[in-house]
Amino acid sequence: PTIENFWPNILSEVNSIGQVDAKHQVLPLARIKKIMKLDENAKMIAGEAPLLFAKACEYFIQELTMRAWVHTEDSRRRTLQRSDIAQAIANYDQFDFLIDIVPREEIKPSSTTK
Amino acid sequence: GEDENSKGEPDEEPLYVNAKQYKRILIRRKARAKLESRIPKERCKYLHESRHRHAMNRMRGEGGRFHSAQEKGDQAGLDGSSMPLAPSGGATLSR
Amino acid sequence: MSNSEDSQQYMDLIVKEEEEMSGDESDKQDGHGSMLREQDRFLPICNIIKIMKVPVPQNGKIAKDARECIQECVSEFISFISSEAIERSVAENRKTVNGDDLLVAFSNLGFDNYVEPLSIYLQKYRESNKSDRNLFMDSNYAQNEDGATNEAMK
DNA sequence: TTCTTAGCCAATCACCGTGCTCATT
DNA sequence: AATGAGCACGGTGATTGGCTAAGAA
Repeated sequence: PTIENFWPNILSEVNSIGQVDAKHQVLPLARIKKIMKLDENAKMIAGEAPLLFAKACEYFIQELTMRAWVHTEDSRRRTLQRSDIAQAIANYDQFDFLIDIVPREEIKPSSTTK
Repeated sequence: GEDENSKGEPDEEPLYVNAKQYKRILIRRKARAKLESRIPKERCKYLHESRHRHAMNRMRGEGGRFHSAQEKGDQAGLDGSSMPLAPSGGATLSR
Repeated sequence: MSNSEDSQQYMDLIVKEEEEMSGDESDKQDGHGSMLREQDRFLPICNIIKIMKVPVPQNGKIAKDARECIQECVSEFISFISSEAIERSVAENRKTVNGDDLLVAFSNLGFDNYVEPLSIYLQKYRESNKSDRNLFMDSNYAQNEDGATNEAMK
């Protein structure tokens, strides 16, 4: 389970799915829709949109957590903490949109920002 | 390399972000600012008062864990019917 | 004669207004607009933890700060992509944001890794729904494999 | 070393999903 | 015809704290 194998594994995973079970999702679709509706420009939302987000959020949580755990191990800890997530966000430009949610100042350990 | 500004104040260095996300980040900043007044400043201890009370009133084992329903009233002392739980002696915790 | 018994009615109504407040003290309403609760802004923390445990080794721990951090990041993730997708749907004069708007948004915002798996997932979801509908509607006509409808019907 | 803290249990009840009506395209 | 918002309802899993080992410091 490494980062370079993450998306290839996701791909083979979706390919092995037979029928999509919209019923029992890991994340509640109604809550995802509610978060989407917080946008003032949101008017109508197709039923497939929360379902797509449910899957996308799973991928997102797994990748962010995986990239954060790398820094947990680098610090020789067994507990993933917030500073690890801040590091992971700072080191991957796809996570730049979180710059206001987890600011750069939260990176504790000694490491020069690059 | 590092570029030190001529002023002795490191106020804000240029922060470079993903070019594909830059515009949307600014739009989201404005959207979040509009909702800021409706968002509580800090997280509360628990979400629901009823669930908090439920957890407080629940039967707990020796290690603080929740335990299966034994009896709700904590007043024991009815007739001595044996309960098949809690065999005396032995270790208290196990993984 | 004026009476003074009405006030009791109001008392009952006020007492009946039993509202559960999660916080302990003083936040009820601020300014204009109702206060947003955590249940409205975030996904359930329990579900977040379940997904976080997948890439973390079995004996690994997750701090409370980290859980809530991911919880906030996921909400921003949804809002961030949604914002782009909604703008695309408005630009094409549609009132409804659909799955294709999301896929375009993922692509435009640099989440290229998501596009292919989500496209496959969306496709499988759509054909699952169609097959369900066909079975329930009427099992008189045979169904085509590729999902194309029979055009020879008159 | 000292001391903070995350995992561990499972019962209630808030909320999610469903099925309906009505509106829009 | 197809599809989503908005409601009410019923079923159910997310929520929840005390103790203590695990581990951050």
